[in-house]
Amino acid sequence: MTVGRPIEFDTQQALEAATSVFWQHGYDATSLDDLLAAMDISKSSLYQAFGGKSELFQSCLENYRNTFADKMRAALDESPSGLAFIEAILFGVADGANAHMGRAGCLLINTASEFGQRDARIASLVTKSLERFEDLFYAAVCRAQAEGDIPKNADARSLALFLATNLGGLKGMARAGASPEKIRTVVKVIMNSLK
Amino acid sequence: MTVGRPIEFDTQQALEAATSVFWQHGYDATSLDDLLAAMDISKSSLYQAFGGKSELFQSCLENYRNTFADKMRAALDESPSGLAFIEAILFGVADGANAHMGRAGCLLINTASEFGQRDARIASLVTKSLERFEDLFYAAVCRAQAEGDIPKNADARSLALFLATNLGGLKGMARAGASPEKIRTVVKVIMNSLK
DNA sequence: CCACTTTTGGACTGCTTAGTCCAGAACAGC
DNA sequence: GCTGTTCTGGACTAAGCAGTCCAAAAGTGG
Repeated sequence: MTVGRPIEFDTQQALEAATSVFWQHGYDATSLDDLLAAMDISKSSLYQAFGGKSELFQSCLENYRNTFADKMRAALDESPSGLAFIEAILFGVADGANAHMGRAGCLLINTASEFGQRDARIASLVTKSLERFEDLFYAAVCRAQAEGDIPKNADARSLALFLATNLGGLKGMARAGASPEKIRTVVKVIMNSLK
Repeated sequence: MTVGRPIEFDTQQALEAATSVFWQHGYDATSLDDLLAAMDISKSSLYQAFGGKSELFQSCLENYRNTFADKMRAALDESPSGLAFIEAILFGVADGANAHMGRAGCLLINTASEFGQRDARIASLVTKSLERFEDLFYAAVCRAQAEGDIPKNADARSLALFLATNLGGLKGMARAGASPEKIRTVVKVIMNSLK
């Protein structure tokens, strides 16, 4: 049983608010004040609960990865076919390209771009997280092959890597300001190349 | 005839040094001191010759775009075939993925990722520059179609956009730490999808 | 060798930043 | 309602930042 004054904020909620800010502005361009305003907590609480700016950022990355990976895994399970799942993910980038968050690109890829190899821990976290997405694509490709939508002689690993690359490329384009229509055009080419 | 003390540094050379620093660290993470050290000039000279940090950055972007676009245009002209050119560009990412600069990704895409829509002028500069690369791919695709390496019923514009997206995706992967081998795997899939 | 123009180095300013610290507020258990 | 523990707000610190400014240096033209 805990004794003392109880916490006045929801940790998970604060984490998501922080994630959103980092997502939109990147790490360096986000000041502590920005974070505090979005999270609606005081400086002391932030340091008490999350450690500091960089620790908070790492937590955000992990939270983002877990949330996203879970969502996608669930989407794959519920999808009528492997190919439909892939298509939905890719078209999803186009649909989001005008909305608020769609423009933000992929937090993991943005981070890779911003940090490069500046911080080893961040770099390996990003690499491993991206691999998780690749694995998801791999599962989807295998399923599509079993369902007869993708030729069985194609190498599933290569295709998964290819799809992951394209997801990154599409998100980058969206962030650079490409229209949903432009993105949809590319998605069609990608889907066509899978047959 | 100019009168007064002559400039002691080469403007173009200084610009390239600055570009290199921005390229590796991004805009925010690059301090004026970093720039001064790399350019080997004094603060006054920088402000006198380039205006300031953000103006210098814009000049670097333009310089990068022009240099790169020229190089690629020349490479296309000298290439034995349109398809060979495309392949060379894409494999070039893999070859550079271990070298110093290869890891830096594409300055334009990095910038798009870092700035988003924070600065309208930068954003439009990036968008227009990326279009130039797309046009180059378009020319290459058309040539490849004329040479019989790419089916003529394919839409050249769509393919060019697709290739530009993939170039961005590959550079992003390289920056995220992917091995040259991994990148080469993806390039093979891309090239295969053009047939 | 003098007058004039332009560059250069470095001190300086004002601002923003991440992070620390402490006095007081808020609650649980007894 | 008292005690002990934990949270909270805001003042504070020290460092780093972009950008300014001026005196001295380094040339050119006559």
